Amino acid sequence: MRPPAETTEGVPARSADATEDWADRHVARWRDHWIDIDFDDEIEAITVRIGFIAKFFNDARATAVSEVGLADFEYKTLHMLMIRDTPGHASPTALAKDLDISPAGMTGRLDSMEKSGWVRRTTSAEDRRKISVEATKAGIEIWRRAMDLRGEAETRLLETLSSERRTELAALLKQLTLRMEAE
Amino acid sequence: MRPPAETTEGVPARSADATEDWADRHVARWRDHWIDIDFDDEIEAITVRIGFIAKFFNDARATAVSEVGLADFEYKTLHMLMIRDTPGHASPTALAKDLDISPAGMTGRLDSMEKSGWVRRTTSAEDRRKISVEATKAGIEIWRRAMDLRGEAETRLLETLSSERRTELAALLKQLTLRMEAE
DNA sequence: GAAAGTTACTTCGCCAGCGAACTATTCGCC
DNA sequence: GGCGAATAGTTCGCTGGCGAAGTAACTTTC
Repeated sequence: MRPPAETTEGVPARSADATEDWADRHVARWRDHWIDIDFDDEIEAITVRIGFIAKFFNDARATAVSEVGLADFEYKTLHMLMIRDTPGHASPTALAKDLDISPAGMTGRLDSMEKSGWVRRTTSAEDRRKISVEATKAGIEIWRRAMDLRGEAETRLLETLSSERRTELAALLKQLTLRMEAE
Repeated sequence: MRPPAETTEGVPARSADATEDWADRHVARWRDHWIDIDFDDEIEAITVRIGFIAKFFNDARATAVSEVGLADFEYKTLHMLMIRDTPGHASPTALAKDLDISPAGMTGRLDSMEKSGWVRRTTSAEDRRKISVEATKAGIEIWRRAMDLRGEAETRLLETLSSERRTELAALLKQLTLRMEAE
């Protein structure tokens, strides 16, 4: 859409592939306007690209999820319920924390999902304030079907990279996640 | 400059750093349960990590945005308005498409943002159905302040990588975004 | 040149999620 | 053993966004 930006000095190393992606064009467009802002071309490009790829995965998940007939919030709840270290059951509060939603929101989700039969609430006997949320058989099954579809899209994209480059990518990303976890 | 990811048989490639991140633990926990689902350890780990990093960036943006006193949807709207190829103005329909929201939602955002003074609606003279959305001076200014803060967090995380590894990462991600754009 | 179609935005009714206030239960402590 | 504090979940009023229907302006077609 745009002519390649004049790459004079101060421009970081270019990828072997000369074709520009959206991030390249974005950076080229704004390079001159961000003198006052602490701004690094490559960092901005990486950020934009990660955002795009994450959006791709999100969209793929949303499609997969609606294909099996689940609302997005239902999938997310089931997913979090399943992948936690006590798979299949949790307290509403803990689940809300994991899902980054408010307790009020959690109550709403559970009401709706209990009605649909994906999840079950059971009150604890020894502490009657406590409630345990459990995935039902139907809930687990539909979650797995969505997972399966979701995985296909991810695989299709990531298979663009050779196995070696995929390993490289995994390691680079891990360096970042480890750093995040350290904080 | 490649991470020495020695692949011993059966076991997927390990990063040079033996420390496990959340993605590693997640994959380890589920490896045996996904025999029936087409499932690759490394692909799942990459997906999870990208999701985490994107969430980190999102949270950082949300913090930056609220720090300057903007609602998230206001920032997103201003941002999209500014970074498009006609910076600072667009039609509501085009903007809605870029932002992935409905026309109805766009009307709502514009109503609210116009009231706050970040944005202005002007009706076209030659086609009176058309409206042009423009960022006001105040809107542009506050957006730039948020951008500045946002950039700091991104830089802080990505500076964990050496400049060389950052370039590697940018190139790997670009291979994926190019693939996405091709579709 | 008027009916039919298209385009551009708004209005309406609905839903998910939020923060704050509320209820119910258990814990801590003198 | 009784009372204040803490914990667990729910209710309430409100907001952003959605889909569908509505309005208004322009375009096409005969």
